[in-house]
Amino acid sequence: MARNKAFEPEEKLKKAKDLFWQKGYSGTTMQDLVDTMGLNRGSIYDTYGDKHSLFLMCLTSYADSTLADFQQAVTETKSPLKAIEKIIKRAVVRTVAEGKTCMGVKSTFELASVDAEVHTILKDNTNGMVAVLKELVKKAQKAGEISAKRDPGVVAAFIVANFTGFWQFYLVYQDAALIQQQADFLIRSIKK
Amino acid sequence: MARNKAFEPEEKLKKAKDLFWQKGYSGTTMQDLVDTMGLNRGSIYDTYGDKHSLFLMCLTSYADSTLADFQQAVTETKSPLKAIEKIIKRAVVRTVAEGKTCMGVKSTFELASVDAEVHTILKDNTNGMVAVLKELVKKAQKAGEISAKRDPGVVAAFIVANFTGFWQFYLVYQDAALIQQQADFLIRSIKK
DNA sequence: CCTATTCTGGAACAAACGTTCTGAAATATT
DNA sequence: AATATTTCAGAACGTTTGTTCCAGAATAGG
Repeated sequence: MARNKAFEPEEKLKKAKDLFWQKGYSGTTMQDLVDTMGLNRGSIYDTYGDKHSLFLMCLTSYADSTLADFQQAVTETKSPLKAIEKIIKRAVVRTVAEGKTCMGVKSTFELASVDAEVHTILKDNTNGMVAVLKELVKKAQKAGEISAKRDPGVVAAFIVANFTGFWQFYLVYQDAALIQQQADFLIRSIKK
Repeated sequence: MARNKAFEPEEKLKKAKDLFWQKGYSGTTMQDLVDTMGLNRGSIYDTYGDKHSLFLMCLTSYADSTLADFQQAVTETKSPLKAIEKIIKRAVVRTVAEGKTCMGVKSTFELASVDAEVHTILKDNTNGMVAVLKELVKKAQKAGEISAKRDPGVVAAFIVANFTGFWQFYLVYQDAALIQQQADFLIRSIKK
């Protein structure tokens, strides 16, 4: 009947995601997307809708992959405390290795208070990360690896909140060693 | 010789600051500023220069006042640990009471990686906040209020970094009690 | 009073923005 | 071969952006 799509929508979406990730939502123009995705204007609108819905797709994709990363750390590691430490370690690596600041955090500060759809995606994502860590904390407490005096939910939220601090400080100081010190301090804090 | 300025430049700057604070740099338009400052276009350009330099003035003003707030907490309180707790408490109040997210943090995520002047202001400001806390931690350690095993600089940075987590979580959950729990956990963490 | 300066509202500008449309080339299916 | 659909390059759209400019009203000092 008709010609097939000549491009991989998911592959192009990844390029769009990287661009939004780097430049933010309002910092990214439609022309940037046309250039970076290597796609025609019309093809973008036909395939993904307008700029805003394209961004939502990118943010959702990002959120899903980071959450999957969390969950993978759980299945990879037997000791719940080690799994927590692995998640923290990965946050450090992501902070200092990738040149870009966590897209979720950036989007939170740029859009969460003015864009309801973005807010929902970010809230769900944060819920997911906290839930994974909460389960790990509970298990670590049962295993005697973490003091049972702490509320698992508070500990979990505390860890996730600290990642945001990592990114802010790395943006300001660009000092990998500093982030590592913060992470060490964080791990020490949750054990007691 | 000539007519005097009919407005208070500082008072109008405060209005501009509040607007940038709420909507971010690129989210604020020149028309918004004209409307909110209650000033003529030309008067704004004559008095403050273009949008970017006006923003720098606002950000500097904000940074100075927050740092002064930190220093005031020091002079108000005798016990260094109590001063630290007061600073943390104020961060919680500012997070949940004011409807707006810390302008410094917002600007960090929006601009720090692409605007060298903004980056400098924010770095100086962060340096200042960390320095105040570092001195307090040192004194608290001498007074036996905080374990002497910790590096004062790391503890100070850890505290400031956690404030960013407060703001992120409040943006996502709008839950004052949650922020209070995080703050309590933070205070507990630095004592040991 | 006169003159210089600053205020005001609003027009004007070029550039950039997101979005839509056109028209031709390409390609799968019938 | 014919047809339907997609891709593409690019023109075109109406807004909105930051910025400049202008004419007139207002007010300080000489």
